[in-house]
Amino acid sequence: MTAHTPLPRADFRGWDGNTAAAREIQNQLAGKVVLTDDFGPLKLIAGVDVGFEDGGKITRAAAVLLDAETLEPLAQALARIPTCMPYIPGLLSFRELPAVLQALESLDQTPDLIFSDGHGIAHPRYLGIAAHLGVVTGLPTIGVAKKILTGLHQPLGEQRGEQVDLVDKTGRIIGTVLRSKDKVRPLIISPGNRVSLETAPQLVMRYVTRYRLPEPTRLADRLASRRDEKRAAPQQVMNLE
DNA sequence: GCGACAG
DNA sequence: ATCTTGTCGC
Repeated sequence: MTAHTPLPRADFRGWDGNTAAAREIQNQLAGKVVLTDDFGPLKLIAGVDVGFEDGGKITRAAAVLLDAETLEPLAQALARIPTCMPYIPGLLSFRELPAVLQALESLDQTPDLIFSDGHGIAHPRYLGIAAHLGVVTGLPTIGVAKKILTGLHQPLGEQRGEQVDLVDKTGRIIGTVLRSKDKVRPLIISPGNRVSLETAPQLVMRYVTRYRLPEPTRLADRLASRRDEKRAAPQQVMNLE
C-alpha cells in the first residue's frame, strides 16, 4: 500500500529558450496568485533551495520537511538534474523549479506551507520563484530572499523583528524588508501564494531560531549547498612527511 | 543609451 | 549560485 500523498501539481511550462515567452508565462501566472491567508493549521512546513555541482552543469535541489511545532526535521529529499538554462535575472524560476518540483515529489508527505529561497511577488512581473512554485503546486508559499531584486524601502531599524515595506515603482507594496536578528543584513520577505503580505513576515519570524534564516530555509540551504556534509565528515588522517 | 540585476 | 582561509567584530 502506497502511503504517498501526491504533490498537487498543475503543468509546469518550462524554459524553451525564448525569453519573451517566459516573461509572458509569468504575466499570465501572476494573475493566479492568491494573496489572502488561505491555509489551514500548520503541521508540516517545508524549505526548498537549490545549489549547483560540477561548475554549474548539475542543478541540485533540496527539500526539507519539518514539524511546524517542534521544528524537528522529519524528512528530506534531493534531486539532481542537468542544468537546463543559464541564470537570467527575473527568470530564476525557469532555471530552478524543475529540480525543486522533483525534490518535493520525492517527499512522502505534502507540506502545509513551503518556504522558498528567492522572491515571491517582489518581482518585476510579480512572479518570483516562490510565487511560481505556489501557483504550480497550488500550495501556500513564502519567498525568503537575501537581496532585493526590485523595489525600494525606507531605512530599517537595527533590532530583531523590525520591518518596513518594500514598494514598487508603481507604489504597490510587494514585500517586507525584515530584520530577523539584531544587526544582520535584513531578509526580503514576500508572499508566494495563499499568504498575505502581513502574515508572511510573521510566519518567517515564527520559524527563526538562532540564525538569520528561518529553519526551513536554513536547512534546505545547507543540504542544497552541501554544507551539511562538510560538517558531519569524519576527521581525515593526515600523513605528514 | 546606461545601469540594475533573486540564485 | 560558485571559487575559498583566516580574520575582524559583537
